Amino acid sequence: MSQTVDRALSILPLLAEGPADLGQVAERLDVHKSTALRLLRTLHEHGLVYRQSDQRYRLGARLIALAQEAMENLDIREIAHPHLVRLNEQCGHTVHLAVYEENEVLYIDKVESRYPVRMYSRIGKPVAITVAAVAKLLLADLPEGERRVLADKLEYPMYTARSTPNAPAFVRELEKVREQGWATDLGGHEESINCVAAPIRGADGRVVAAMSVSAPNVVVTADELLTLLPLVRRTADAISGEYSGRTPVTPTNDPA
Amino acid sequence: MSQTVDRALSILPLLAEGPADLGQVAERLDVHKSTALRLLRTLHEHGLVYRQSDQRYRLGARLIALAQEAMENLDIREIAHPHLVRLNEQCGHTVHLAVYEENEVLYIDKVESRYPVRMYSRIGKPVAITVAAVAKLLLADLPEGERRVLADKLEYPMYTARSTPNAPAFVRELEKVREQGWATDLGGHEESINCVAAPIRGADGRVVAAMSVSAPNVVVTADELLTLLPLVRRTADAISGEYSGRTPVTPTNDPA
DNA sequence: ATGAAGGTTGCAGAGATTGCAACAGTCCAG
DNA sequence: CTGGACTGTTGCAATCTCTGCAACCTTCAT
Repeated sequence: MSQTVDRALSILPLLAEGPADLGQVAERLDVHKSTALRLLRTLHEHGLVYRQSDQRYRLGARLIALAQEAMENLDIREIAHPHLVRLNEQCGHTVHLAVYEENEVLYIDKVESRYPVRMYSRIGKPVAITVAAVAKLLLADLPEGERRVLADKLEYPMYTARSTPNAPAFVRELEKVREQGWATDLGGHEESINCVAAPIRGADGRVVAAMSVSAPNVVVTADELLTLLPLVRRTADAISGEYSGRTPVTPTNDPA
Repeated sequence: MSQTVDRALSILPLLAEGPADLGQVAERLDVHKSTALRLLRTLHEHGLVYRQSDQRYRLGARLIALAQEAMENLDIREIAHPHLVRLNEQCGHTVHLAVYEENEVLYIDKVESRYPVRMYSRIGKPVAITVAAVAKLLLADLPEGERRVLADKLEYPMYTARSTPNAPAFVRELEKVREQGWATDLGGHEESINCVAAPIRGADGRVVAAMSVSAPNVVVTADELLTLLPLVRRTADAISGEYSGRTPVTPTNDPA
C-alpha cells in the first residue's frame, strides 16, 4: 500500500538471508543505489539493520529485542509456561507451544527434553505446517472454507515417507483431527520423532494455541507416547481454563 | 531520513508495549487516522504486525521469525554455543553470551543453570548496561572518546547499593576492566547475584562478544565464583581462537 | 431505531521521494 | 607513487507518492 515502506520492509527478509552491501540491496529491490541507501539509513536509525565493520548491512539487535517483547506480550505464553514445565517434569520429553498466524504456525515456547538432546532452540521458527501435530490442530479449527483454500495453497514436502502427501490427504487429516480433538505426528517430519498434541481453547471455544510432547522412538515407542495423551490433554485443558478466565490485557495490576 | 518509513517503523516499538487500535496508533504518531491505517496495512502485508480478533494491532509472527534468522546469522553465536554448554557442564551455573551494538548490549545466548532456577529466557533482552559484567567488557573496548561520550549519555539506575552510580565511576570501572581483561558484577544488578565475565576477541584483537557465568550467592559466594575466572577466561580464549581462524561468512562449504 | 465510535475509501493538493550526475574515499595494479 | 576502478555519498529538480480531509460504512450500545 505504501511504496516507500514496502521497499524498506522488503530489505529485512533480504538481509535475513545474510549480510549484503549497498549495491546488492539496490539491485534486489530494483531501485537506484541512492534510494537504497536512504532506506537503509532509516532502518539503521531504528536499529533494525546494523552496519558491520566491512560496511555490509545485516539485521540489527533492535529487531531481536522487539521480537522478544512481542513474544512476552503473548499472554497465552505466559500462562502456559508453568504448565509446560510441569508436564516436562512429569514425562521428561520436549514440550512445545505453538500458535497460528497468517498462514504460518510458529513455536512460541519450548521446554527441553531431560534426555540428552542437542536440538537447538527453534522458538520463533515456522513449523512444518503440513505434518506437525500442533499445526494440524491449529488449522483444523479454521472455518472449512479457509481450511480448504489454505490446504490448496500449501506445498507438501515429503520430509519422510509418512509426510502428508497432498492437499486432499491433508484436508482429510484435519477433518479427523477436528473430530477427535487431538493430533499426532508419527514420523512425518523426522523419521524417528513422534509427537502427541492437544489444543488450547479460548473462552469462545476457538483454538488459540496448541501444545505437544515430542520424543524420538529410541526413547519411547509411538504407542508408549500415546499413553501420555490423557496427560497432555489435561494440561492443555488446564491452560485453556486459566486463559479463558482471565482479562487478556492487564498483566498483574488490579486483581480486585 | 525517510519520513514515511520513519513513521512506519515507529509503530513497531509502540506496539511492542502492547496491542493498540488504529486511533491510538494515529495519535501516538501524530498523523491522521487514514495515514496510520495505510502504514499499518503495509506493515501487515509484510507480517510485521498482526490484527487480532478485537481489531487491535500487535507485533506479528514474521518479526519473531526474522529475529530468529538474525540470531542464527551471528556466527559468533554458533561457534560459541558448544563452548558455553561445556562450561555449564563444568561449573553448573548460568552462562551468558552478549554482544554490543549501537549503544546496547544484548544477550544472544544463554545456557541455564543446572540448579533449580526460574529465570525466564532473557535472550534478546537488552542488558543493564551500566552494571553487567559483560557490558563492561564490551564497552571497555571502545575507543576512549566514544567510551566517554557514551558514559555521559547513559542513565545510572541504582538497581542496588552496589550499582555503578554515575558516569565518572563507570569510566573508571571501564578503565580497570580494560586493563585487567576481565570483569565482574558483584550484586550490582540484583543484590544476590554475582557474575564473572571474560571477553571474546576477533583476529584483530577487538572484543566482539563477552561471556559470563552468573550465580546467586546462596549457591556460591563471590569469592568462590571468582575461582572460576581462569576457567571462564580459558573458555573465552578458546572461542576467540576458533572465531579468529575461520572465514566469517561460509558455514560449512569448502574446508579445503 | 438511533446515535456514537471506530474503521475505510476517493480525491486533490502538497510535499516527500526518487533517480541522476557529480563527488569523495578506498583499494589495487601498474 | 600514480592512475583507475569501485563503492558509497550528497545536491538538486521533477515527479510521483503520500497525506489529510470529508464522506461513507460497519458495529455496537442505548
